[in-house]
Amino acid sequence: MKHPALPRTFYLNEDVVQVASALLGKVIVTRFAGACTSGIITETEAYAGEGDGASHARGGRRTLRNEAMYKIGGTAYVFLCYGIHHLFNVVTHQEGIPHAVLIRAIHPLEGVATMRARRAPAVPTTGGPGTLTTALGIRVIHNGSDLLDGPIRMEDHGYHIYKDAILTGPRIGVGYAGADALLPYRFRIAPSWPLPSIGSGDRT
DNA sequence: CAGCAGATTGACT
DNA sequence: GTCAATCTGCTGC
Repeated sequence: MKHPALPRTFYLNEDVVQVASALLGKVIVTRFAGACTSGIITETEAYAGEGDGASHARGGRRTLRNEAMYKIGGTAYVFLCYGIHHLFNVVTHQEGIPHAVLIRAIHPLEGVATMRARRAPAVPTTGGPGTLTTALGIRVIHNGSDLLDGPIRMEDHGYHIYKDAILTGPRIGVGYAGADALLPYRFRIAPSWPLPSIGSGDRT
């Protein structure tokens, strides 16, 4: 491949909040049955393990559903939300520590036509975490897969987002988490940041 | 075992 | 703004 996959060390960082902001500008690529789709990560949220009231692993909860969160950094955690939407997370930290970063939005790069065919919105700039997985073809069967050498890859295409262009704020939809719902664990690229125009495909 | 809430979305009043 | 869709896991009877 033309672009390098993010190395294991990137995911082993013990500060999941730092990883969440570092993922902005990185590229997620999926290849299923010949179809390839990719996009620049533009919004993320950090879920800081057992002590985080908003995490599925709060209080050390460990079930069949969130088992992947306890795997080694660099593993995919895909779960069904509200019984309908597949949400994609990047597991971080070492095995046994359930830290993860939710990918909330991407900016389409490659395979826009495929994304539309998968029933993505007219403009696949993905409105939220549930629609981006549909556009990329990510489903729960990808839960637990390896992000370094699996159907879902995370790459560095050299996009560097200036710190001033990274907006921080509280996470979405986690009001049940009490005080933890106010933590500044959500990161997104400022709307004014110049991203490649959709459809300008950058690779073969 | 029944009921309900949840890291959401899109259609409808 | 309100509400249905629909699966997992927790709580309470």
